[in-house]
Amino acid sequence: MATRRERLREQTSAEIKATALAHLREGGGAALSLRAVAVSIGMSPAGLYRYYPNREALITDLITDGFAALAEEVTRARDAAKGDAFVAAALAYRQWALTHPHEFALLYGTPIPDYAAPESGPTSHASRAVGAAFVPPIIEAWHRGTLKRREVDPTITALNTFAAAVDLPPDAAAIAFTAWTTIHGLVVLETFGHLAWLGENPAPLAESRFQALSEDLGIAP
Amino acid sequence: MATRRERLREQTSAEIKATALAHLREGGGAALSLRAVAVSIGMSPAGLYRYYPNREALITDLITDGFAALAEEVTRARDAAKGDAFVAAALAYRQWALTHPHEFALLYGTPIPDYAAPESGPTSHASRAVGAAFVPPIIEAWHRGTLKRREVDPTITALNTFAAAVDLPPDAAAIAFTAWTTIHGLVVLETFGHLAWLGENPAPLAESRFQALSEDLGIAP
DNA sequence: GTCAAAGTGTGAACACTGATCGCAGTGCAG
DNA sequence: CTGCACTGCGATCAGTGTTCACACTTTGAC
Repeated sequence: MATRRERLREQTSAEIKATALAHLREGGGAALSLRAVAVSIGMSPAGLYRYYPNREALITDLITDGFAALAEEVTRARDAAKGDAFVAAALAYRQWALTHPHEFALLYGTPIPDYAAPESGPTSHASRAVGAAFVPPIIEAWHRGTLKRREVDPTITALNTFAAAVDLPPDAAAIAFTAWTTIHGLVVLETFGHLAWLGENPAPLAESRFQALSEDLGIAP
Repeated sequence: MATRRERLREQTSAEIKATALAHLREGGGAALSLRAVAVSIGMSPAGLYRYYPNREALITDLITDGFAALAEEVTRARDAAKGDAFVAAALAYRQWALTHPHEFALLYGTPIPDYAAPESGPTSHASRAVGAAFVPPIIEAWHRGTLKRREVDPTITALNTFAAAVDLPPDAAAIAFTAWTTIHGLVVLETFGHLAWLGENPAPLAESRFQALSEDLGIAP
């Protein structure tokens, strides 16, 4: 069973992460200061290093949690959808990004140079869960036979790897890949402000594009 | 005519920017230090402030140049294409991102919080030039009548704004918008390392997706 | 119960960063 | 030639991540 010390450590660890998340939401990743977090929880800056070896480790932890939260949100919306589950998932993805811009930036913004999350580590796993959340409606469409498949080159190893991961034949996986990159492209441009010049109300444009995407690819039921 | 002082100032200014760009290419935006730039050109750190009011101004300058360079590269490839100019442009976009990852991250990565480039300023202008570089092949396809247009809601103001900017009717503009976001989505995911798990050779996948996109949207000649 | 070991927190310090300010020189225009 | 704007510099400030020696507390074995 957990000793008293282990419980306290767990608790302090959680408090650090929660406080860091609060600071992140307020000022963004670049403004996330270990010292500020330390004083927020009434600790000396050096004390944090008993829990995280460095700033990067703390941020990596936040990233992992962020991927998990995003994946959960998308999955929830997809499963609760009354109409097109794929469109519902895409809208949830967009919504989460817009309501959590700083977290989204941590997940999909400028990467840390020379840093690669360890393959099959929790961060990589959580990251793939996001993409995977979009796949089930595509599998359904595949079974339904509505998917607008087109012949693909069987020698494209990257596509075959992707196909194996999402459990689809390559030609259907290609559609899933396009769907995912298209959604992400629109959302990342909007979230990072590159569509601001289109005016105050970009939501209908995003919605209509998701809808058209679903229909064009033959995902829509 | 330019006085001696003006010439010197221009020259120093250019040297600062060039050195900053070199540092950016090496270590990324986060590692771009004013002091390091200063010592590289044999100047005191404080001296830089005679040329740029702060670090952000210098970075903004680099961003503007980056957008211009990217737009030029895409335009060049598009105009030199023998086959599908749209695919050629998309490939050039991807190639520039992969060969200039830190500059690309500055352009399309995590934005500076609360910072918005002044509308109709040089940065915004250069940014739109990138998207605009993809439009001509779509206009051609529109004239050719191959574009796979689908009815769009005429009340979507954001789409109408976009349509006016690219000089296309809304239903054709919608295709241009989707094309642009799809390309960007794939490239940003790949450049920022989110497709690393697909293996060493993602190029054929990207190429095949661009090709399929061009054909599916009816852009390909 | 004793006691050494392991774990936890602290204050001081280091090497950085961006930024400011007053003080020197220097080129330029009147 | 003189006054002024411009240019550059050293010193300095506040803030950052990180390290380290030191105290204190909890733990587990004897």
